This record gives sequence, C-alpha cells and structure tokens, in this order.
Amino acid sequence: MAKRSYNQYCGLAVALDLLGERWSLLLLRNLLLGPQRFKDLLDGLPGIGTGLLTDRLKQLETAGVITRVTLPPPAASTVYQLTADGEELRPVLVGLAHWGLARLGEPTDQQFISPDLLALGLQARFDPDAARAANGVYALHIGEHAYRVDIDGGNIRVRATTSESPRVSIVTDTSTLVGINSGTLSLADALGAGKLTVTGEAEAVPALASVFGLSL
Amino acid sequence: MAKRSYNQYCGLAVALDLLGERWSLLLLRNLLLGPQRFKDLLDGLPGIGTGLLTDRLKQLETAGVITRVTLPPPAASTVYQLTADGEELRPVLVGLAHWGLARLGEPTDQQFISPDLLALGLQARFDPDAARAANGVYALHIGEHAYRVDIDGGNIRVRATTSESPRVSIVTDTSTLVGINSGTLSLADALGAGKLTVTGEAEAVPALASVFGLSL
DNA sequence: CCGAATCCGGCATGATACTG
DNA sequence: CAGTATCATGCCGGATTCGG
Repeated sequence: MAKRSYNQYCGLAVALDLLGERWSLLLLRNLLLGPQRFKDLLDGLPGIGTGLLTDRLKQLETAGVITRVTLPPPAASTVYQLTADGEELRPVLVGLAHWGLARLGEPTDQQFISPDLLALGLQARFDPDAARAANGVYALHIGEHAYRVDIDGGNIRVRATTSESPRVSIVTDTSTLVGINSGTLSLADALGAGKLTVTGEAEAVPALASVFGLSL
Repeated sequence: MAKRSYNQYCGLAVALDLLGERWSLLLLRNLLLGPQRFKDLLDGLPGIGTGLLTDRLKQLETAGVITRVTLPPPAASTVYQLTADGEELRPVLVGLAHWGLARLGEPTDQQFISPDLLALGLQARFDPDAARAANGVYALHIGEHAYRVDIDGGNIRVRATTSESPRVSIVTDTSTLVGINSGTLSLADALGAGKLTVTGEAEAVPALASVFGLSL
C-alpha cells in the first residue's frame, strides 16, 4: 500500500510526509530526553494506545529517524532512541515548542504534566542570544528525576541522565517549576522559600536565569 | 464540540494542537510568500479540497495565526495573510523544510512543482552562518513569477513581490532551478548556458552562492 | 510485565457536486 | 471566485487479547 503523501517537490512536504502524522512529533520530543522503552513512551503520551504507538515507531524507524536497540543482558530490554538524523530535529522541535510556550498559561487539571515535560519545557524557554555567557553542563533534579543540561554556543540539550561535575546543580519539584514556568512564582521567591536550591558556581546563576528568560 | 487536543502542559503539544493537523503547516508555508486568495491556496495545495481548506483557514484564523482581509475596491477580493504570530513561525517552517531538503532527490513525475515551491525551497537552503556577508535585498524571477529575497543578519525572508533597487537580480526558469536544487546542474553550467542570468552587484554573487550552499 | 495484533465505533479526510 | 453540502473511505482511539 502506497503511504499517503503530499507528493510535492518541497522539503517541508517531505518532512511532513515522514513526521507530520498525529503523535509523531510528540514521540520524538520524548526521545529528545534519551532512549525510552515502549512503556515509557506509552506513559508519556496519554491517549496514544499501543497499536498506534507501534505503528509510529515503525514508521519513524523506516524513516531513519529512530532506532530500535536491544540492550545487552542483564538489562535485556529494548529501547528506542534517536538516530543522528533524528537528533538534528532537536532545534526544530525546540523552536516549535518555544512558539507554543507563549500560548501556554497555567496548567488546567485536564492537562498531563510530568517532570519530563517540565525539563523539556525548560529547553524550549532557552534563548540562544543570551546563551554565550552560560556555556557548560548543569544538573537539574525535579523530584526523583535527574536531568543533564548542556549549553554550548547557541545550542541546548536536555537529557534524562545524571551529570558529572556540573557547574551548577539545581534541585526543585514539579509544582515549583510549574509556578516558575507559568509566571505565578518568581525565581527569587522560590529560592527564598527553599523550594528551589542551587549549589555550585553561584556566579553562573544570573546568566543561567537570563538564558531561560527569568529574572532573579 | 471540544476540539481534539493532546492535553499536555507543553509548548510543543499546544503548538501541534493548533498547527499539527494535516495541511495546516503547508498552508502556512504558502502564506510565507505573502497574502493569498482562496483559489491560490487551493491551486498550491493539490489534493486538499475546498471543504478542508475552509476548515483549516477558520482554525488558523481562530488560533490567531492568519487573518482574513477584504481588499478595498476595485480589487474587492478577500485574501488570507499571516499575522505577526504567524510570521514568527517562518524560522520554524524553514528549519523543518531544511531538514526535509536532505531527503529530497530529483523530482518524480508524481510530484507537484511550482515557482512558488522553488522560491520557498531556496529559502530553506539558506545557511545562517554564511549569511553575514550577503545582507541585502535581492530580486528573483522564475519564469513570469517575481520574488523578493531579504537577507538580514541570520534571517531570510522570501516573498512573492517585486523588489525595488535590489543588489542583485536573478532571472531563471523552473527547470533550471530544479536542476540546481537537485544537484544535477551546477550553478556555473547554468550561468554558462545562459539559463540563469545575474545583473547588479556582481561582487555579491559568490557570497550569495555560499549562502545557499552552491559552488560557483 | 513488555510488545504487539485485532476488532470496532466515530471522526477526519478527500473528492465531487452545487450555490451565492 | 469563494465557498457550502454531501458522501465514501480510511485513520484514529479504546478495549481486549495474545505471544514472549
């Protein structure tokens, strides 16, 4: 069966032929954090259903955007991860997420929230123009979840890993980060109330804040 | 009727709630060139059908991404154009198109091609890092169609308008540009064969070529 | 428990015909 | 030219079931 295609001699049309179907881009978004198991993706994409997830994974694998990797024993589980071509989509996804952030208010009780989404949200807040002064590796802990933030030139990469010897280590929780993201809680208040703690190179903090559009 | 939504507290999910349905991003792509009539969009998006086009236009208007404008007499036609919020999507669309360009070979006879798509394709080839030396306004003529290319810092804007006093004026046709885009025809050969002519500041040409990833 | 196949109701899509 | 109305088709979402 010939897959449905826009059939246009255009880069965008080709990209959307591969990635434009429902759930595909959100699936890739979750993989930006690093390799994920089927169950991880299922939990991170409420509503997708197992059949559709299977389909999308196959499509994206065929498109060369993700790979299926079987981890060696004793882990012996299979994970999905971005290929180099898939990783190139990071700035595009971040750009689109950045655009969407402006239309995201306070969360409604219908909306799904997770530490992963908040970590990715931080990635989308990133301002390349303010980034030069903040190059380095940072650790972020949201509840029990650990993330590693790499800032290098005008680029950012947030992944779900621990970081060795980060310049700054940030510890906070979901609700605090939601407040900061939606503007109902200032960074200063969060620091003052001990809801967000910072350890490491204190002098890097102002630059970090401005990189994420936050005032101290 | 509650519209179908991903219901996630995430900028990308919100963006895709608004723009992620079939045809929406391609429709915006066509509006990047400037205001378009219903018929223009219908012709530029083969396969969409009038009902779906109407739906998409309404959705995007509700989302605040486009506006419906009734031109004053004697033109007295209605056109659709991007709002400022919609215009902000240009770099995102260009980024995605750039990613897709790598997967675009020579055109098949199934694929729709038009001067508009080729002008947009040129926009997607743009390399911001090489752009500093090529700031300015350029005129591009593909057959009977005139485009204006604005390069400013790391940004490019291609629109379907004539340009006054461009630095360089380029005249070519569809098949020549297809050849150059797909790599089967070198810029030098096209120039030599008179299939592509350049007038204006000749010294700006090498910079221009490198901005679009072409060798002279 | 993970990953995937199947069935099915409902909605989105796409083509055509039709109207102001 | 700018849409509306209609209808066949196929995709999506949910539940269930099955193999490893």
